Amino acid sequence: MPELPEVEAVCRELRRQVLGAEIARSRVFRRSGVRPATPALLARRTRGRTITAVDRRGKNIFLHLSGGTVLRVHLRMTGDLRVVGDARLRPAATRVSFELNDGRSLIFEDPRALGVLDVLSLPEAATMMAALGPEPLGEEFTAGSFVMSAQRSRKPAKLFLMDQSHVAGLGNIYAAEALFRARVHPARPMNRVFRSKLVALHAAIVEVLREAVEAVCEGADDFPRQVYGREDQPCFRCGARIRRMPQGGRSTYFCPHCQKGSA
DNA sequence: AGTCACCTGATT
DNA sequence: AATCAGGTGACT
Repeated sequence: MPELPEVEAVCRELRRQVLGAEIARSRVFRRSGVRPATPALLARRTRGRTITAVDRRGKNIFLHLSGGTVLRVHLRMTGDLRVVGDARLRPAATRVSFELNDGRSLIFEDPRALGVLDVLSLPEAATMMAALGPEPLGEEFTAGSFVMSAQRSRKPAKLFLMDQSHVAGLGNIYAAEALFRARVHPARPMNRVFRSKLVALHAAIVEVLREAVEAVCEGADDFPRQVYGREDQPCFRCGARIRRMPQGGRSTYFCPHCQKGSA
């Protein structure tokens, strides 16, 4: 489920729940995507450590542990990271669990098993963060910097937005929604989008993510979408049929009337 | 720059 | 049975 807003909601909940808690024991139920690769090594690097901070960068969750290590989790498509009151309440799709010293458990759940959990040193965490583009809801993400990076890329607009090195945190849904709001065609090469459109797109990204973070963190289950998942339904703005087209092996939804100029 | 592989479950 | 899924890295 998670793009930036959903990951942000997970982080806020974790901050409420696990700051200051100590990891007493870890258990690995599915090893793929987990590092260190052996349960014994994972245990060695986490046991007895306290969770001192919860950070989000793009769609990555960083749990800072005492002693200078970082537990990093990427939920990918179907992951979730949450606390259960008791180890016996662990869901069937649990991949890794961390029992806390107060009896609760921190659960990394992921039925599709595409998610990633690893233990990093501080320098490794820093390297990983440095590879990501600016936080769209942070100060560094200015219209100017966005326009500059956009003009250096010939990528189709939607693929550009989903490339985490340009902006961190957009996925298939919010990329499509931002493009619709700014009326940019998803296939338009990024360096051929007019500057005024790029400025509008920058604003649309910030706006759609702000709204979604607020909605998702309030517990609203689904954020109202204008295009995503609405193939063949009428555009809310002009009434034209929303279309779906493949891009980079996945579905892009857009309004062919509002978002013109594919080439 | 485009396609595929990683996995499993829900839906048609 | 086939297709689709809100992600990403590793291939050609």
